[in-house]
Amino acid sequence: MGTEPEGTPPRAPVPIWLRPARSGAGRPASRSRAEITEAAVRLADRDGLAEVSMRRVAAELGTGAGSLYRYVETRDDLLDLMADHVCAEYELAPPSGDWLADLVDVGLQARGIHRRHPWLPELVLTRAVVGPNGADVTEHVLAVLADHPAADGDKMLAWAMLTAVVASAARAEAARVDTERSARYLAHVAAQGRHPHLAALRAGAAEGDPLPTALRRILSGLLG
Amino acid sequence: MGTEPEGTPPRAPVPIWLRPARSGAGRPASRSRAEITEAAVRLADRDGLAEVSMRRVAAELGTGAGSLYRYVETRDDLLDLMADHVCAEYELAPPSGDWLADLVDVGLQARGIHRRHPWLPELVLTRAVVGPNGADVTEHVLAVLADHPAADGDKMLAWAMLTAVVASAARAEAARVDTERSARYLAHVAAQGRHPHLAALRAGAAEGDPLPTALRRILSGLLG
DNA sequence: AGCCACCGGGTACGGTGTTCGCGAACGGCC
DNA sequence: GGCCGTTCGCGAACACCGTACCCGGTGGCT
Repeated sequence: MGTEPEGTPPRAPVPIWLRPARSGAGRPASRSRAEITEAAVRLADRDGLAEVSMRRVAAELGTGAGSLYRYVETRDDLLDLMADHVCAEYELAPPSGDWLADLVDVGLQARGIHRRHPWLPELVLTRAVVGPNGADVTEHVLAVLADHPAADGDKMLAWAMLTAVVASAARAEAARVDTERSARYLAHVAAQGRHPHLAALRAGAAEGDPLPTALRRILSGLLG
Repeated sequence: MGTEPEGTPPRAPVPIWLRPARSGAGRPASRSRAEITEAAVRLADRDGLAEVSMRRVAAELGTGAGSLYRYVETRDDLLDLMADHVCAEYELAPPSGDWLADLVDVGLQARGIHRRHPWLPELVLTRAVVGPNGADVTEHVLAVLADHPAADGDKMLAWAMLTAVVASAARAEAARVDTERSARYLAHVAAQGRHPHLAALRAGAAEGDPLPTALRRILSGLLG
C-alpha cells in the first residue's frame, strides 16, 4: 500500500498531444484522432456530454469501443481533445492596438463557442488543459497584451479569470433547469420572511446583454 | 417517441429542500438526510469526489446502497446537499459599512472552504444550486450591498462572478496535475518557436497571494 | 513472398446509478 | 392489547459504463 491510493487509473504525466499516434510500422490505422474527436464533438453537440461514452462514439464511427483505445489512452484524453478541437473556432485577428477591446472580443468569441457547444463549459471549468489550439489562443492574448506594463503573472491571471467568467456565464445560461430550481427555492425562502434582501429582489429581466460591459469592467479592473 | 429523449432519469423540477423527508406515518427512518450528507462529505474529503458513490456512502453508514434512495431521489440530489452543507462554514459578520472589504472577505472565506473541501469547486462550477445555507450567504451579500446604488441584477451578477472566480482559482490550485501537464505542453510549444510571447513568459513564481487584490479589482470594476 | 508489427473487434470484468419486491418494524386507532 | 396502514432496510437484479486482454486478419517493408 501507499504507492497508488487512487481508484482511477493513472494517466500519463504527459498530455495527449505529446504522445504521438502509433509509429508507422505495421498495419496503418484506418482512423485518426481527429476523426474520433470530430465524432465525439458531433455526438456531444447532438445529445449532450453525458452521452459521450466510448461505446457510443465508437458506434458513431461504426466500430467497437475497444478500438478507440488504439488512438486514446483514456476517455479523459478524448475529452481533452474535444475541448481543444473547438478552440479552432476562434478567429484571431491581429492586435488592433486597443487591448481592452481585443480581449473583450476574445471573451465574446468564447461565449459564442460555448453557446455552439453547450457541453464545453463543463469541460473547461472541470479540467484546464491546453492543447495546440488553446496555445494559439493564449499566444494571441499575450500578443494583444504585449505592450501592456503588467507583469506576466497578472496577464495570465486575467486571462484565466476571463475564461472562467465566460464559461461560468455560458454554463448558467445553458443549464436553465438549475436556475429554475434555484429560483423556485429562493422564492420559497423569500416567502419565509427571514431573508428581507432576498425577498426584495426585483425579478426584472435586465435589458440588453450584460457580458460585454461586465468583461470590460473586470478586465480594466484587473489590468488597470 | 419524442416525449423523453434524454437518457438520464428526469429530476424533479423542485430542489430537494422543498421535498420534505417522508411524512411521520409508518416506521420511522433510522437515518436522516443530514447524516447521509455528512457521511458523503467525510468520504469526499478523504478520498475525493469520484469515490462518492451510492454504495460507498452507504457502506460508510453501514447500510445498503438502495436504502439511500429513501432519503434522496438521485445521486445529484446528494451532491446538491453536499454543496449546501459546507456553505454552513461561512462566518457571516454583520456588514461593516465597507462593502468592498466585506465582499472580499466573503471571497476569501469561500476560498478557505474550497481548500478545506477540494471537491467543492467541481460541484460549484458544474451545478449552481442554492439551498438553505447558500441562501443565507446570498442574503448576507445583498445586505452588504444594501446601500449600494447598483441595480439588483448587477449585484447578483457580481456575486455570481465572484464565486465563479474563486471556485475556478481553487480548482486550479487543487488540480496541480492538470497544471503540470499543461505546463509541459506549453514548454514544448514554446520550444517550437512559433509562439514567441508564450516562449517569453517568465515562469517566475509570483510573490504573495494574488487573490485579495484580484478580487478587490474585479469587484470595484463591476460595482465601481 | 514472407515476415511481423500493428489494427480491429469481441469478450470479460469490476464498477456504477437506479429499480423493485420483500419482510420486518413502528405509530395511531379501535 | 392487538390490528392496520405505512414506511423502512435490505438484497438482488438491470442496464450501462470504462477498460484490459486476446486473437485473427491485414497491410507495408525488405
